[in-house]
Amino acid sequence: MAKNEKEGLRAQILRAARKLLIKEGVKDVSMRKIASSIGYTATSIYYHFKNKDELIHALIDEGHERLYRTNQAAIAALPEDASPLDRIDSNMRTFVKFGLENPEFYEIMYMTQSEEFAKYPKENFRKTRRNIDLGAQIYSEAQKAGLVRDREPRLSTATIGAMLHGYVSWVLMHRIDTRFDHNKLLEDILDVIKNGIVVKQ
Amino acid sequence: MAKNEKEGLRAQILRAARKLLIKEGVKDVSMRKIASSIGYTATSIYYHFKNKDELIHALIDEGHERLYRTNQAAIAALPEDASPLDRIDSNMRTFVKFGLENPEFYEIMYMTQSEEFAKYPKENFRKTRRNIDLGAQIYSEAQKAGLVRDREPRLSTATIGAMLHGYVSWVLMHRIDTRFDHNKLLEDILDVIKNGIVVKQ
Amino acid sequence: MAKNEKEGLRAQILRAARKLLIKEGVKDVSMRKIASSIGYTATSIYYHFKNKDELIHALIDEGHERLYRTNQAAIAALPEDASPLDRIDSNMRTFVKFGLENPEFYEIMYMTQSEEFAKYPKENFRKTRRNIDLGAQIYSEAQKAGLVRDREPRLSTATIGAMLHGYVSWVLMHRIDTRFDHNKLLEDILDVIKNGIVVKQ
Amino acid sequence: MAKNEKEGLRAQILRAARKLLIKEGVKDVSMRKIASSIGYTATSIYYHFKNKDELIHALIDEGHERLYRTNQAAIAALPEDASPLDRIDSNMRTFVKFGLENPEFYEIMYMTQSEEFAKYPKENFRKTRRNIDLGAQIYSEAQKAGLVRDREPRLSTATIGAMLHGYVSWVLMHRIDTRFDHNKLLEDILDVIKNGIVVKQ
DNA sequence: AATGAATGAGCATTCATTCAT
DNA sequence: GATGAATGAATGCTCATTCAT
Repeated sequence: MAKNEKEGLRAQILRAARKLLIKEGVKDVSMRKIASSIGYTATSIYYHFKNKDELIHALIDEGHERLYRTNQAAIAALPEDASPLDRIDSNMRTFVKFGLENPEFYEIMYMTQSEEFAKYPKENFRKTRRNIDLGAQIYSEAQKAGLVRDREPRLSTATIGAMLHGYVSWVLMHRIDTRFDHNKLLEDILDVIKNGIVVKQ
Repeated sequence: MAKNEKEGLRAQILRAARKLLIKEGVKDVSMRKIASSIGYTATSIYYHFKNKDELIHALIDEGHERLYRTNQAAIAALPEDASPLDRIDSNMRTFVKFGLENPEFYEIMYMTQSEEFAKYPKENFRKTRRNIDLGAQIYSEAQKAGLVRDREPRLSTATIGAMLHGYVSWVLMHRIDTRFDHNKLLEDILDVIKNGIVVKQ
Repeated sequence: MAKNEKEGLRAQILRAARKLLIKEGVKDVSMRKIASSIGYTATSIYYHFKNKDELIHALIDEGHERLYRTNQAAIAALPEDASPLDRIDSNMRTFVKFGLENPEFYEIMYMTQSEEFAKYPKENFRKTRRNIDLGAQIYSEAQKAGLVRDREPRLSTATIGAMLHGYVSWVLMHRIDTRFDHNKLLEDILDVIKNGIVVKQ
Repeated sequence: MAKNEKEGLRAQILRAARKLLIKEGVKDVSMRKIASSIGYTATSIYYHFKNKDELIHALIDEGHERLYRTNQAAIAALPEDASPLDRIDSNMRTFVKFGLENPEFYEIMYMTQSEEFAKYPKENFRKTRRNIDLGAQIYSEAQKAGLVRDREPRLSTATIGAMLHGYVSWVLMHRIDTRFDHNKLLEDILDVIKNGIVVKQ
């Protein structure tokens, strides 16, 4: 790939890293590969990022940022009269869609050992939490409307998140039994979740 | 560790690999480390396994075998009068427990990119399926008893499996927000699943 | 460290280099480290020094200058009636003290391979020689007073310098056997030297 | 250089490392340079030595071993009626000669920061001490014969060693003023030392 | 007077694997 | 059945230096 004159090198590096992240795991993305894929030396990366960790973290941050915006946009796009349950549905589907369409982000955001992240200040996790908070807020509203069972909103969001993550990660890892249609499975999962949280009459 | 005279080297290698798998990820387990931890040369592993992939696959197979036996034992241990729902509950908890207690197996069974797996004949996945089949059978019985909603048993098992996997993998990766108690979250998940699958009265 | 507005950058660089030289060896002091420790870019050093060699040489020069002044001051501080032997003693102790208290200067002045120095004109060694000359002058006076044996003053100074250097360099490199007290060893050395140069009665 | 078929690779590596040590400092000798100078890959070295430190240490050990043997041989070569003072003289000259003729050994034995060595068990320093002990023993005999002043033999050996080291290291670093003849300086040093330790009549 | 951007060479180390024995 | 010896490729990272601005 030739050098892109218009784009700053920092942005190019991030883009290249993302692209490589799809094909190879975090472990297999190397500074050299990233650099050479955009026609630069590995050393140049170190001018823009302190080290590999920082580069990956910049990507994680970007991922959470994008997911947040995507979530917001999806909810804003709902019709005025959408019920809180619709919003929950939208939020769930957005999360799944985001994961499947941005595997490179999803992997580093949710499928990577966080031990290495421990070194980073908690402040870095703010963006991560914003997404949980958004989910909790939506759940909270559905709760107030008497539509879903009375549970701690944040915990409930974590529960739903974990469940969806199981699906997304297995799809991304091609670990779903070939006999199952991915979409059918997803609908089944969403169905179970919704049935599991709504107030039974 | 000294050489174990009684145990075949093949078995020793698998044991050592497993032990290392707990501490380090799949990527970080090397032939050298495995071999030297049991007092042998890396080369000697190649006498027993074609390459690293084959070694890992032998472990995956063993993992599925163990999970299957554990599942069976758990169900057998249930009281005579246990309801089909109890069996479903037992099956779910056994899966989670197995994952948390055998992270080394769980990681390679369910948390590893399957690109390399592609090379292996589908026949290798037989053991994987046996566990799904067991779940499907149990679900099927609950269905016949009119206790759970009418859904394709195998798909339903996949759904439940994916949901539980989301929890297990996040716990293993320390990705659960520190504000949540792991057990509380698990109970919430099991609760949602059960509520989601049972027949509404 | 914030930029010091009052001090010229050249001086700041030298100060920073010195400071780093204490902790790390010559080899481990890098342009980047020097520059970043005073809040500048590595590149900016090149405006003030042709290259790393020149920077180190400027420091060496400064070191010799300082040692010379310290020597002069020490002798000037001696009482009027001090004997030539007292001056020799003062000169020796000053040299040792200077080395132990200014390891960063001492290392580059006396403990560094001079291959790189070869490129520099002999003229650069003038300051080095001034210190030898001072020693020779003092020895000469003691000789005229019939206190020390008749030897070429400059050679004698070199002899004494080499001997003291052995001690200083070993102390700085932590190469003195832990069973020996540094001061006891120094006094023993000074004692042998003095006994070795004085005229026997 | 072609591969030497007769010699074990381990020995070849040590020889090559030594050779490079002369031209470049410890810091500048790299595994790559060593390996490629004998026609092997850097990796091969790691088969024979755990890491660079261990390689350097093997060399240090060898150096001390050689110095010890050289010292013994030199003393054994003295005539039957040699006086203890002759033995001291032999010991001193042997040390200096060894240093000048084996700069690669001398550098790592006596001219290198010992911080990195700290990690190594004290047992590794046995060979270092053997040489000090030999010197102390010789001094002790001279003392019993009433030829040298009454001082702690080991401390005295350290004193003499430090003094000679000053000379050797400066010669090796080309730090001796070009106006001095190296041999003349050495004789002057030996003269001062001998005059400084003998019993004055 | 100083920076931003980039490079090429280098380093110690680790890895999976091979081959002859 | 297992080892000794060796390799080629790769990794994250640091360094002195250059050049245009």
